[in-house]
Amino acid sequence: MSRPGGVTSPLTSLESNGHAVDALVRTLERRDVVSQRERDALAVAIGEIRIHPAGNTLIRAHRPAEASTLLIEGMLAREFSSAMGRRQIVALHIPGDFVDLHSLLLKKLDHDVTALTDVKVALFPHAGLRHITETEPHLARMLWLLTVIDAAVHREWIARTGHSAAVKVAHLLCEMQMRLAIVDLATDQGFVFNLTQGDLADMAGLTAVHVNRTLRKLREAGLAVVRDGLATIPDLQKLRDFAGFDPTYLYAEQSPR
Amino acid sequence: MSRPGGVTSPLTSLESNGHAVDALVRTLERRDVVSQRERDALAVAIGEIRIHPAGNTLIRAHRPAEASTLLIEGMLAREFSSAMGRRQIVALHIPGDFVDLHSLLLKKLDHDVTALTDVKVALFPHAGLRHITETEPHLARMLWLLTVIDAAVHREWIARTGHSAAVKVAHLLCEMQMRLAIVDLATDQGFVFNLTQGDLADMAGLTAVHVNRTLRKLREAGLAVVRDGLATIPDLQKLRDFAGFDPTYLYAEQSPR
DNA sequence: CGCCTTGTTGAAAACACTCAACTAGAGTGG
DNA sequence: CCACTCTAGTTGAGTGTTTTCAACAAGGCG
Repeated sequence: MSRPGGVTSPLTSLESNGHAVDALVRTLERRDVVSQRERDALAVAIGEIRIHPAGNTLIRAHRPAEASTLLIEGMLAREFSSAMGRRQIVALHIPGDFVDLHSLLLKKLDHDVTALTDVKVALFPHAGLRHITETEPHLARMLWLLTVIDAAVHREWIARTGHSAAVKVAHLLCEMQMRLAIVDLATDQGFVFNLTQGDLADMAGLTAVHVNRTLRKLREAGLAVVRDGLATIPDLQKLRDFAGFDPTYLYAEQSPR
Repeated sequence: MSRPGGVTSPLTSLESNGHAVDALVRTLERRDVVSQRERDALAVAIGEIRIHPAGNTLIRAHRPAEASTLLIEGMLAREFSSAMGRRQIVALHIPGDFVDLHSLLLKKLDHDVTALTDVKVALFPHAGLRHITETEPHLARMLWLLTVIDAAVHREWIARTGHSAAVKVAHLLCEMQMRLAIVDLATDQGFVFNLTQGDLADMAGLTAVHVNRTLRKLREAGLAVVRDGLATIPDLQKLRDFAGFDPTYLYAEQSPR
């Protein structure tokens, strides 16, 4: 199944930790003002940095969790591996996402977290995060906000359920483009896309075969081209119109920079 | 569309407010210890009590929100009314649920909140809730926890997507039974169920016609009987097995009482 | 080179939807 | 009291979408 566990970085200096929270800070700044003091508080709270290969399961459901995971590089998924049969991906995460911040409150997760590509993550021990919630009320509110935006994305995934396969896939591409753009990993023309059609299928609730056919349709309609680890979008507005995509739910209101 | 707005209760004594938070306290107590002081803090934070008839839209998307809504009686739904066509319900709420606690952080919602039955709600002005987050750290953490459990329920709804209509509906019934049982509104044998098959369809992402056929199948299989405002469950474990229902995600670990 | 994963395509089957008709009950107004 | 209307539920038949099963091509990697 999953390959042996990740590699722990030998360096954990404050400087390298500061770099590690860059994407997170970028994510936060699109929603609120982040002070230098808060930035430092986050950097200090990092326990260790880890690297995992694609396919690795970082966190297993029902096990006690003692740290929360910030994704620095790569993509990972939260998924239910239903006893018999197909996996269902319930969330996709990109750099800057606090993948399992909710484990701070829930103690253990109800789902697995697996790497869809090679990933680099920072672990935040719960003790340090709890200290932040007690001493940095504004930062604590921002962390709460992150879990609430997470839920907003969940709701959008539920709403996607009701639409046709083409709209589902198109909407997913729109969401990825928008979220990646927030952390400077996408332009209006596209983004690096290293997931398999099988991954896409497990996110959209379709079969890999049907995702393949659907991508062809989107390509032929000039809406999006997903090929060779790259998603190319000829006309973003056209794709958004087709998908009925409204980025409001990501609550990224502040202009970047 | 929706009938004119709700009725404001003339009485807003601390005593009646204390009664209003009963279901919420019951919900919290299944997850943590609630002190009398915290109970009072909640009761004091109530702005007003309102009653709305079924079909009423309590909160509209994209409007500034200045209070959060606690559901006391009845059921309401959070839904996306997609521009053209069918509505998609993304969350169902029962007494004791803090319906839009997340609006405290998001300022405005991305979805509507509508009454599926006649409902009674308590409004918590954001100013009071913010005061709680600053002065009652433990209670603040419990409120955060509520939004995080909300997200866990969202994830389960996403996971349901991948299954057949019969499993979807059965799973939804299991979830309702479990959540209602937490606030003493259900037994292992069933619960009061005043929603229409159309409501059920919009929750499960099916058509009303297909829900009808699916309910017949569940009835004929001896799994559940939904009729005349009542959901009857001959064998809860059998239904849960069929639906693949695992109540872990509701994080209701403390025994009641 | 063989093996594995990923992507691709075809044909048939399963599933859910649409359209349509009809029943039953609640509420309304004459 | 009865017609009328509305909503909710029920069922049938035909249609459309998605899945399943199957086969094969292309590329990476041992």
